[in-house]
Amino acid sequence: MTFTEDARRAQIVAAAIETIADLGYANASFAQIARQAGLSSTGLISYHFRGKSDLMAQVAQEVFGPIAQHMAERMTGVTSAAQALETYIRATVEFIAAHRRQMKAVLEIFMNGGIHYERGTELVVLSPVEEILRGGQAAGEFRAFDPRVMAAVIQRALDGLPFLLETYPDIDLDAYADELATTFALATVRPAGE
Amino acid sequence: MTFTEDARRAQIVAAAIETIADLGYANASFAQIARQAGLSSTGLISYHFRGKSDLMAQVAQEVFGPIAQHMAERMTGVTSAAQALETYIRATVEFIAAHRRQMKAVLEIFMNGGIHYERGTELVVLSPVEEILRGGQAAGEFRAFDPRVMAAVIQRALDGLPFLLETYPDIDLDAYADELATTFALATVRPAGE
Amino acid sequence: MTFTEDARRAQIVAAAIETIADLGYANASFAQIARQAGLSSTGLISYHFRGKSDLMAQVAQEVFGPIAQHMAERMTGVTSAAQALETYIRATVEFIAAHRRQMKAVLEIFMNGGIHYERGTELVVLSPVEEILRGGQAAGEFRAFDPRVMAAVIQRALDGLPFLLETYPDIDLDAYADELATTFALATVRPAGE
Amino acid sequence: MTFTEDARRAQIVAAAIETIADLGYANASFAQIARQAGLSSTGLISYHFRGKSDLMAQVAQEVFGPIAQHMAERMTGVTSAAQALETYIRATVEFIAAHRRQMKAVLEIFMNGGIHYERGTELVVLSPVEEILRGGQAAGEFRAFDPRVMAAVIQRALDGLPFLLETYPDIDLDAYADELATTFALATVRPAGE
DNA sequence: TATGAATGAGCTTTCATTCAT
DNA sequence: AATGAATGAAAGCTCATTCAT
Repeated sequence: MTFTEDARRAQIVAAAIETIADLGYANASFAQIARQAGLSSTGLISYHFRGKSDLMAQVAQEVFGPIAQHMAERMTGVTSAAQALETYIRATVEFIAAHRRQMKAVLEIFMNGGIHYERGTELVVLSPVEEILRGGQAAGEFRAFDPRVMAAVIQRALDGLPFLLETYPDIDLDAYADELATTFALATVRPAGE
Repeated sequence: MTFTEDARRAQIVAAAIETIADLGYANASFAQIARQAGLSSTGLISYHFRGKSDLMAQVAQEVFGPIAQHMAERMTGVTSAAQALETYIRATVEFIAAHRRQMKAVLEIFMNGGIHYERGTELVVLSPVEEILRGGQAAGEFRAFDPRVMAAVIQRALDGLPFLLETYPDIDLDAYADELATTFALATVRPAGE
Repeated sequence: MTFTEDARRAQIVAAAIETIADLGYANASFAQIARQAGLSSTGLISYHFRGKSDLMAQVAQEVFGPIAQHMAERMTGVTSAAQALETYIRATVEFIAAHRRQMKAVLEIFMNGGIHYERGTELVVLSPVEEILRGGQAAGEFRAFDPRVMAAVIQRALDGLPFLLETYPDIDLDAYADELATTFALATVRPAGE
Repeated sequence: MTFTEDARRAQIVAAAIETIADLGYANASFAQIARQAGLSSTGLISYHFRGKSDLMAQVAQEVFGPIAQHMAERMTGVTSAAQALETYIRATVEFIAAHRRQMKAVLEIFMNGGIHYERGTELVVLSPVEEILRGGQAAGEFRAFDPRVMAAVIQRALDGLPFLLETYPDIDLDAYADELATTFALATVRPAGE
């Protein structure tokens, strides 16, 4: 039956997230994850996942599914590139705020190379931020800058939030979103008289 | 004589940097480092360093010494906060460009908590970027923003360069520095009529 | 099922006893114990025991359980302190005779500090011999002597048997028990006219 | 020159004694001994001694020379076996009291098999206590007992003193010697009417 | 589907010893 | 006579993975 199996897999993925968020990727051994999940054997993890990096990939998917849906919802109806950028920033901050542990876990995984792409699998994904930026430049909304560089800066600013939250757990997240929105609006907008 | 020992230590530190840059912190075991250095035994590393985190601390020092000197030289003579920020950005990019592997290694170490501060040693260092930003606000050069947030954004943009270089090794680094300088000038400057 | 595990644990404990008895505590590494037990890996020992001192504690328990039961049985029904002392001596010799290797192993462990008591666990146990001696003095059966010193002498005489057996494996143990019983009867008894 | 060499050897032997007494035999590595002696290299120890068990043998000799001399002095002029036994006991306690650390070190070495007798070297030494006991029996002073067993009991009682001193450092050693002398006088003497 | 048991490679560290200088 | 450097083996322990049941 695939129902029980799915439940088990979900349980293990959830336990992996908690374990990584608590102990860091380096200490998130199968033994620790099994303990967190209340499993009797680490063998069960190997049974349900092809290997450690498979499990880590599932953890990533578990987070990327909801984030994609959330972003899709929030991005509907935006009309300008500037609005798109601001919405993207605010929506991302919202999501991170609501899913601190998941985000931290995923970032730990990526930072440590916990996901090994098999040959041929490595899709070159164009960053959505980069797309927005290119669109805004094409439409004349944004000034001339290297969209890849600007996208990297913006994305890293967003990805840094989980770490900032760890150091300062009481950050005012609305204010944080405001700061970022303002900062990158100023940095991207085309000056009036050009 | 301490000459041979210093040479060995330097050789091991260099091998550690190469190994971490190549394989990541998680896979940089003494065995891998010894192989990289052409040593016959991991025992030799333990012989020259008090332990793994001692070695990692030496790696960090190896990088932080030169970087501090480089920044100090480049920052002399700056007169305005705007100039200070631009200089800081350009000097950092320069240094990273000239020390790609060292920077990557050090970032790997820090990301993975590879350095354990002894009790009492943990100074709360105010980011130099944050200091520049506060100074610029006090002087009326910069607009009102949260200097901690802005500093985090700028620092992360700079720290991201080694990873960007891994993905795109042929980035035009002068252009990259220009982009960052312009971006954060626009983001921080106080609008004319305010 | 815990049956197989118990069997393995028992097997490892038995192998540890043999190894310690053969090679001494210092040379009783996990590798040697695994070899003695015919195990493929030292990891199996770590799998079944929390650590080396846990294994050693299990070895001690393996011996102290039976010895306590044996002594309890043999000591029932004694009426005088003199009889208690004699019975204690004879029963101890009997037990050591029947469990030479176990006793040697346990003594090796204790001599080498192979058991680390956790905090708070360290009960100060009054030697049973000392209790008998104090009782005999209180009852007027025994002469005046320092019961702690006398207890130490008697206990060491008994503890020395495993080592004596190693040098002279063919000792007549009944005669040995007789000698000790007589010796310490003479040494403790209150002279008639006092 | 053999003078400097002897001085070095003596210095190392002394450091070994201190180290073993402080840390126990198991932790008395060449590194620790070199540190204690203020030597720059463990190689110096290997240079002056054939190996670890050679060093340990020298440590034993360092103690056994003085003890033999001390015993010889104190045993001169004894006329009866009873007096000899008492003198032996008192003299041994005296020596141990005056050389606690040396005695502890030597006992640690023996307990841990730190001395490996080379083939053919293993002299079967008749215990001096056993000799006294046999003499006393032949002279009709002592009752009938197994002299080997009694000798072992007496010797172990004496050898136990360093350990007792560790547990109770403030033992009254004169009283201790009195207790032992009395105990073994009572245990060995031939009853009047036999 | 799940379990408990087992495997063998890997980890960092310490050790006694050797050797060129 | 002494030094500092190096060696390779061994230590206890954890790891992801496999497998019979």
